[in-house]
Amino acid sequence: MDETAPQKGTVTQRAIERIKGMIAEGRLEPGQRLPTERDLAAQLGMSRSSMREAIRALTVLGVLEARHGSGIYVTQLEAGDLLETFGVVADLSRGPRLVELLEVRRILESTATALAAARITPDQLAEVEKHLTAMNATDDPEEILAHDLAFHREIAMAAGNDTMAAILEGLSSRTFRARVWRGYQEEGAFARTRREHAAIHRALVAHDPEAARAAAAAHVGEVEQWLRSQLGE
Amino acid sequence: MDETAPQKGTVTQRAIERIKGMIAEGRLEPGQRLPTERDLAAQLGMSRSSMREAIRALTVLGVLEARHGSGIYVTQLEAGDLLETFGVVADLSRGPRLVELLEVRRILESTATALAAARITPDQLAEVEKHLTAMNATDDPEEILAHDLAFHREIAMAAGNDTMAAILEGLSSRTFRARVWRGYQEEGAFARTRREHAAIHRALVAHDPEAARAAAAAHVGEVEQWLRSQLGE
DNA sequence: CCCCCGGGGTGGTCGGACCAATACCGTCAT
DNA sequence: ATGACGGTATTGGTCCGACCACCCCGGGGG
Repeated sequence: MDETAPQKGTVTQRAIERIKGMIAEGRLEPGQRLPTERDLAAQLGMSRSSMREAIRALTVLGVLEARHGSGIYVTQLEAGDLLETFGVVADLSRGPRLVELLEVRRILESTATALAAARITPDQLAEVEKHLTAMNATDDPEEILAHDLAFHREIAMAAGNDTMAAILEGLSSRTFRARVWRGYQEEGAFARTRREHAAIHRALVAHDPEAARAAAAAHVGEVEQWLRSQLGE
Repeated sequence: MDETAPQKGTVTQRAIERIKGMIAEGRLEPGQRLPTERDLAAQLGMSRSSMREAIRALTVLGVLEARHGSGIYVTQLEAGDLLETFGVVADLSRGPRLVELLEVRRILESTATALAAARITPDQLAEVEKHLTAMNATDDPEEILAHDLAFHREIAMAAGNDTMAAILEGLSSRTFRARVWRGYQEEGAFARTRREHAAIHRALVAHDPEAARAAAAAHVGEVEQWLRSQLGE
């Protein structure tokens, strides 16, 4: 008699798929407000508890955004919103998978840097230089790390591909970098890092994509090789 | 008096961070079973409802796995587990972001194919050929798409980087490909696709990384350019 | 010794209640 | 007429208790 119930999986899982489907079909636009939790639960014939779990899951995925006292909204569905969870991957990966992640980062970062060399504007270049000099002007590891991240972020932005920039952002999450670098920079890698950053900067100034690609690949590759050797022990 | 409560964010959000932290610190190993929902809620001083939302969120992220009647377990935390959510990004992206996703895929896929050309084993090559011939032997779009996906998946596997393979898997999610290809292959792109696949295969057989990279980049680039032109209208 | 089945434990769902933050709207002073 | 103020309805956040569905394990019967 009933026609709508394939009954696959849990009720909450179904709710997640339904909401995702509504967004994919365009029935829910980015930024749009959803019905209240109570109404949504009633519409899909489930309890508010189950619906809340579905909403929470989609919130963590960066698809929805819940504003206390106001309502539930679809995010702008931009690269940054959806790829924020990528940082979780980096944070929870260990051992050989860290090397794999760095390999992916090397591939993307080198290409992004090459693209940036071709497209970067004077304003963007100034921003990059700001973080480069700030990074070289201090000895506080915390501050260095912050400017290091910003340095690469600005470059990724200049490449003109927000999705790629968001992925790289996740691959360079704060805890991830801090974890890897803790041991790395104990081996006096500071000077080498500065040289590599300077090389990347030179290539950007010269608008030389191939030089930029090589410099970025070497930069990430250094860390990658060091980590690889650490695993061998 | 109280020392542990920074009170940041919602209770559920705190629970998510706590559990993530326990895994990151190694206090929870992959595959290990967690305390029951009721116990966890009691330990962190919150209601079972809030704890359930946290668990559900981590389940969707591929960090935890709930087995009805048995318990909650940490997943193996392998690339496939954690990057499954990447498919959501592909499914919900539209317009210019689709082009960006294809650009990322082109970069990764070309590199993966180049690596595969250098490393692929006879067994893996046979598997690739199986899907290649099967893809050319039918006219059913559904079947073609399935073998197309498997063709690229086998190649990504042969590249030896599970993380990269998992990302590419997400970027080629079924609904994503189906959506893009719907219009694309109406323009008689079947023959061209077959030629491109054949070129990739030849490069793999010859163990020629550079040829493989070029062939894969051209293959994805074709679709990318078509999609770019579609957006212009 | 093996098979079956029953009970206890566990996740899944439900309904209701209350709290906290927000938004809306009518009131009042300017 | 207009803007600041405050109260109230709305809405997400949390908690509680109950029951169901499923899995696992162990005891009893073959």
